[in-house]
Amino acid sequence: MDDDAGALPPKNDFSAWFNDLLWRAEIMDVRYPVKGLYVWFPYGFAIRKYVYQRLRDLLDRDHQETLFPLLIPEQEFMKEAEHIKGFEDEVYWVTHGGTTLLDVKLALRPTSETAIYPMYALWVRSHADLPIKYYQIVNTFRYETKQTRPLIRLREITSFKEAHTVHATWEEAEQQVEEAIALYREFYNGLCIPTLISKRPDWDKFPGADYTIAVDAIMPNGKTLQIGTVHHLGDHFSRTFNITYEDKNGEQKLAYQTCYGISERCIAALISIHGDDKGLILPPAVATFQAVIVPITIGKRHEDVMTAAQKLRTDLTTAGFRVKLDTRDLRPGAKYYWWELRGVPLRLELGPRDLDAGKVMAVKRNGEKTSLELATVTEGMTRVLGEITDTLRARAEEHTKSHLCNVESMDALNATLNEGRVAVVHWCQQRECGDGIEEKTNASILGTDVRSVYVPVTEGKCIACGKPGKATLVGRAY
RNA sequence: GGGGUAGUAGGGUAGCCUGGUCCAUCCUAGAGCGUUUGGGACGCUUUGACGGCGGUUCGAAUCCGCCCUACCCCA
Repeated sequence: MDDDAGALPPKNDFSAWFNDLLWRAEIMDVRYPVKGLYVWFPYGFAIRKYVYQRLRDLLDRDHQETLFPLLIPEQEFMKEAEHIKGFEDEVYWVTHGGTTLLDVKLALRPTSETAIYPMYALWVRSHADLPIKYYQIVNTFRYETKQTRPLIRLREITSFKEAHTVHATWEEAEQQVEEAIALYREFYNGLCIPTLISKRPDWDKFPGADYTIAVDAIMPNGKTLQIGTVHHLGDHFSRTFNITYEDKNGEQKLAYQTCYGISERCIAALISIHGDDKGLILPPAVATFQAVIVPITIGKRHEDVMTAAQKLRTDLTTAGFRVKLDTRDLRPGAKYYWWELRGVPLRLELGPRDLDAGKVMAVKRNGEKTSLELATVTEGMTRVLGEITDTLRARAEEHTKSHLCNVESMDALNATLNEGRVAVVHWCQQRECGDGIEEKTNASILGTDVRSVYVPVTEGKCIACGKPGKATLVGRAY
C-alpha cells in the first residue's frame, strides 16, 4: 500500500530494519565512502553522548580518565607474542610521514595495551602506587575482513571505552574483574538491556589474557552480540613490559593486570532491543529528547497555545528534562509519526482544550495516554518516565527469557538455534567436544560459569561426550 | 576465506546487450509561493544524476581496463 511507502521494514526482517532505521531515525549515515566507517548524525550522536556519560559516571566512582596516543611504534606493538598473533592481521600501519618512509612503522591502535603498558612500567615503582585504575574513551582501528556493519562490525570503533588496571596480586586483579562485571551489569541495567555474562572458552579469550568474561545480549533475530568484555591479564603483559613494584619487604615483584572495554555495540544493542516496527524506542535515561511538546494550534488560539507551550518547555527544561518543542509548520499527525520514528519516549500534546482544563495530554511511545496537570507537570513527568523505563526493562527481559532454551541433545540444539534462540547445554569443557558442538551447529560456545538470573548454574552430562559438564551458553553470534 | 548481485538527483527505478535526445520517470526528497493544522494535507512553480580514475570514439550512463563502495548467500 502506497500510504506506507514511508514505513520501515518490519522488525522481524531485522537486518533491513536495522539498516533503514539507522538512516531514517538519524542515527548514522552509512554513505561515507570508506568501507567500515560511518558518520554519526547529531541526533544519534546525542544518544551516544548520554549513553557514554552514564558509563563515565560509573567509572569515575573509582577510576580516573586519561588519554594515550593513537599511534603505537612497531617494536612496542610486537613485544607480546600472543597479543600480536591475535591482532596482526587487523592492524592498520602508518608507513610514511609525507613522502618519507618511516624508519619505525606506527600502528593505529587496535586496542591500547601496548600503548599504555610501557608507560605503566615507568609509573609503577612501589606497592604504594597500586592499584592503578585508569580508563580512556578513544577510537580504535581494526582492518576487519568480515562483512562490516554499522555499530556492530567497524573498521574504526569510534568510542572504545577501555579501562586498564594494575594490582599487586593475582587475587586483587581477580577482585577487580568482579568489580568490572558488576559495573557493566549496572550500566546495562540502566539502559534496560538484559545481559548474559559468561566465561569465554579458552580458545576465545583475549590474546594475552588468563581468562575472559564476556557480556552478551540477545538481539531480535536471536543472534547474540558481544557488548562487553573483562579480561584478567595475569602477569603476561607485566612480564613483557616489565611492570614491577617494590613490596613492603623491598623485593621487586611483578604486577598483575586487568583490562575491560565496551564499544559502540552498546548502542547497537540499545537500538535493536527496544525498537519496534514504528522505529526507535529510547529509554528516557539516554533519549536525545525525553519528551516532545506538540502544540495544537488552531486559528485564534494560536498565540495562547504557543505561549503556554513555551512556558511548559521552560518549566520542564529548568527541572532538568530534555524537552523539544516542535514548532514546525506541520500538521500534528505528521509530527507524531516523526517523533515516534525517532524514539522519543513521551509526547506532550497541548491544545486549546487542554489549556482550558489546565492539563496536558501525555502519550507514551507505546500509545498509552495519561492526562497530566500543568500545575504539577514536573512530578507527572518523573512518574511517567519512570513507568516507561520499567515497561521497557520488563519487555526486554521477557524477550531474553523467551529466547533461551535448555537443551539436552545435539538434534534439539540445532533446532533451538535454527528457531533463533540461545541454548543452554551441558559441556565438559574439553576442546574436542567444543569444536564438535560448534562445527555441527554452525554456532559458538559463548561461555560457561554463566551469571544470569535466567540461567541457573547446573551440572549435567556433556551434550557431546556424556561426561560430567557445566551449564554452557551456545548461540549464533555476530 | 569462497561465491553472487549491484552503484543513475535527497530517496526509489528505467535506460546499458545494440554509443548520438531538446523533456526518462515515480516519491512522504530539496528550494519557493499560497491555502491548511486534535494521527502521515493540498495546489502551483522550480532544482537536481549517471560511484571514481583512465582508455576507445567526432561523441560514453551505455564499450574496455583498473579501483572504490554497498548488499546477499555459503565456509
